[in-house]
Amino acid sequence: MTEVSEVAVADQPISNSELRTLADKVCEQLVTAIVKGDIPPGHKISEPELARTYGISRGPLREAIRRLEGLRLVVRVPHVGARVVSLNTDELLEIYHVREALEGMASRLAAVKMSQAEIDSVRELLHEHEASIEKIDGHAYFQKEGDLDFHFRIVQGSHNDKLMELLGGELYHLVRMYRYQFSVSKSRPQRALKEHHRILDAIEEGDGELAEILMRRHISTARRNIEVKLTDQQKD
Amino acid sequence: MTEVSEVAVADQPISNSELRTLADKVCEQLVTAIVKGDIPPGHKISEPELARTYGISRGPLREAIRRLEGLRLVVRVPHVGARVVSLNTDELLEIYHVREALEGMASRLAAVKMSQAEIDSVRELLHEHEASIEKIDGHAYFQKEGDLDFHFRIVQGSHNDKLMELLGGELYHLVRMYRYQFSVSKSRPQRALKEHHRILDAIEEGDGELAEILMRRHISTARRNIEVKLTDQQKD
DNA sequence: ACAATTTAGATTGTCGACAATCTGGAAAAT
DNA sequence: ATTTTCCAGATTGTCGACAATCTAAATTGT
Repeated sequence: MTEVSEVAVADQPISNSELRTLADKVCEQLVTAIVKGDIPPGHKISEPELARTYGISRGPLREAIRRLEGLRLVVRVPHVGARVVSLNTDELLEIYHVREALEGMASRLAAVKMSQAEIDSVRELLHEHEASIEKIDGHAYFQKEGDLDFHFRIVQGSHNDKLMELLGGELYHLVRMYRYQFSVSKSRPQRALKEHHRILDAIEEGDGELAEILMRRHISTARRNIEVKLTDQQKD
Repeated sequence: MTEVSEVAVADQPISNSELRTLADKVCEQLVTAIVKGDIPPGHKISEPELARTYGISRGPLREAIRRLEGLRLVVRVPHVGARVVSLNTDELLEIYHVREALEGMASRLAAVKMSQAEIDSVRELLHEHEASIEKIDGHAYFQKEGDLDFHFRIVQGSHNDKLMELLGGELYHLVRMYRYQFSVSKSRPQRALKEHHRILDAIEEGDGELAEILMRRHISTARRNIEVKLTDQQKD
């Protein structure tokens, strides 16, 4: 008789978050460890060592490493092993070219596909960003991840799964990694925020062509900022 | 005595093509099997069965399957297994949007980065295409793969590794797969060839903006062709 | 006859051990 | 002293077996 109540609760799978495979959990931990720099770039990924660290066998660990390779966070050489990618600046600039193309297209599609509710939600996100920028005035530490939040919302708004896979899967991780490693926060947060609003305006008006142009210009500007910072560093 | 000749040859790693890991070789075989339809879409990928088929253990096979997942050729569900992706048309159209953005950018970059030697080589490729089109007059069966050859040459010309990874790694395989499954050859090969020449012209003149516009229009046209063919099929 | 439950079979996930290969340092030769 | 060769140690690739989980047929109850 008591079983009735059990059944009532049990129809959602018991503790879904823990019901993943070992490789899944370890992979997730490794991603954050690599992105945040706990495992530094160029560092050797030793299978026996990590297996001991996480208390699992080499089987699932190898699968996790293979998944990291898919995310372009490690590079593997047969019979030699895997190393954390060392992000050279050329590759970062390449990624910004790809982002310009992909997110430009995402903005164009979002102008057609995004619902008013989605648009309102993103607008709210921007207001939160505005508040936090005023509070800490320019430093905008939080924006490190917040900026990518906006960009990914637009990508989601395109309702194009392939765009989401590509940008969310193997591009944003590398950008996040770079930002943590070099501890760069957005250079001109007020300006960037205004550009975010303009892009969203164009999307709300259904002007896909303008939305694409603005997004491309926005990312292109960010890329050139990085380029000049790098050339300045070379002078030192 | 006969052994001497063996040593003489052996200083370059013995049959380099066979000196890869088992997972590599099996993965490659599976890719072509899936792309060409020998393993049909939606088909279950059974680990024990394939392990027997290829005469290897489940270890390397699992790695190969994981790599196929990275190429988006199979979808894996934990504790259930992997299935070959069933390409629905919506996803194909999504891919064409991504190609339009990515290859447009590639063309823009190629206009700056491509050497004259590279350009000449691609021009030669186009002349080969022209000859084969005249020979079989319209059917252009061979173009199935030849068209993608041209496109990938341009992507290589961008000298942007990320673009090459993305397009060569997980986008073109799916396009090839679709073309084999539905046995579609290019709808208007003469027209397409002329557009290819125009794109290469713009690149040769260093006009990146025009090259991007032409490439985007070229791919966008192909996408709309697919769309109308699909709506025609729905009428049946 | 139909629905829910149970159970048997197969499949995937995980583990530990062995073989093939690479890396770095020691020893030997020039 | 420098370069080459070789070897020891460690690491990756591969294998077979066991445990956890899913699938589907058989069974039971209404």
